[in-house]
Amino acid sequence: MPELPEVETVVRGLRLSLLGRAIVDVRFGKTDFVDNPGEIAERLPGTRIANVTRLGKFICIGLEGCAPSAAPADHAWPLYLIIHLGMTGQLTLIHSRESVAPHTHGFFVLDDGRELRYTDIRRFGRMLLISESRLADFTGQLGKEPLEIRAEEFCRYFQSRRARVKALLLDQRVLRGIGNIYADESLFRARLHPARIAENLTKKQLLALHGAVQRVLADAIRFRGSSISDYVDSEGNRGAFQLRHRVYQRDGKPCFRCKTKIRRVIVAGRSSHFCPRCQPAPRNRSGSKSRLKPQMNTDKHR
DNA sequence: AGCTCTTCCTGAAAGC
DNA sequence: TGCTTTCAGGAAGAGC
Repeated sequence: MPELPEVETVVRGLRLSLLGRAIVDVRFGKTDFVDNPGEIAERLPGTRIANVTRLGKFICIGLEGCAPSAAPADHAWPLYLIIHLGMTGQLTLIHSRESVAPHTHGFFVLDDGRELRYTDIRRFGRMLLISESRLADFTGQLGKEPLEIRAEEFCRYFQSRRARVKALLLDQRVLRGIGNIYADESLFRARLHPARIAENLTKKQLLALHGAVQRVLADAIRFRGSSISDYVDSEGNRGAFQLRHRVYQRDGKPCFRCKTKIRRVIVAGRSSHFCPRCQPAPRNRSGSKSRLKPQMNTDKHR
């Protein structure tokens, strides 16, 4: 599932080959994942791709009008095509003559014989076109970039929240771009149990978490992301970071650090993988281990 | 404020 | 073997 490192890899690939290209046609299959398909199909042909950036897990394609003479100063350029890959979304750049993969629902035909195709088996993704004036609003809904937030601010915020640390890491209004894989991998590296309450963590632990988040994300970008199900980059290549996961989907396997079996429990409604020894469970006020729903999936059974 | 449950969707894998 | 059920998960919304 595409999280920050996967989206960053896709964005870098698109930036290399998409800048300056003009869009000549747009076609859609199913559109239930698109906010404004009519507007997109109408306004994109004749625009040029000016930039490709990432906002958390969103891909942001900046578009400008092509016509050099017609410069209506008051008009709404640039426009931004915003794309979220959801669980199974893929954005690939391919020649128009290539066969169409199943579940491909968006076609952006370019002026060089290629097209940008959006494929999404489960259609949990999202696509929308917004104007320059609404971009700040859109960005404002999102939290800080995890790779940019300073340790001080990170600690200050987490110390003010009573939620479980895993829930906060996943909350896109807090930090934008972290998903289940990198939340679990960061918590393992910081040696923190996912159900710990943020405000109960020490400064030292929060600093460790901040560092772990940034290291894990940077490493994952270096390895071009994790391909655990459908993720591929803009050229259709898989990432390699899944080979370096320490806990994610390793339940029942030995911890790399202490050999204890990795466990999986539900925290914040998400399956959470951790080492019970390296990441000790929080205790509630009666002193007993807080109970977390065990997930049946460990070992061989189910 | 923060938690859980539900919804969206499909394919893989478990279960019978 | 083959059909049916369950499950995964990002995000949003409901309800507690």
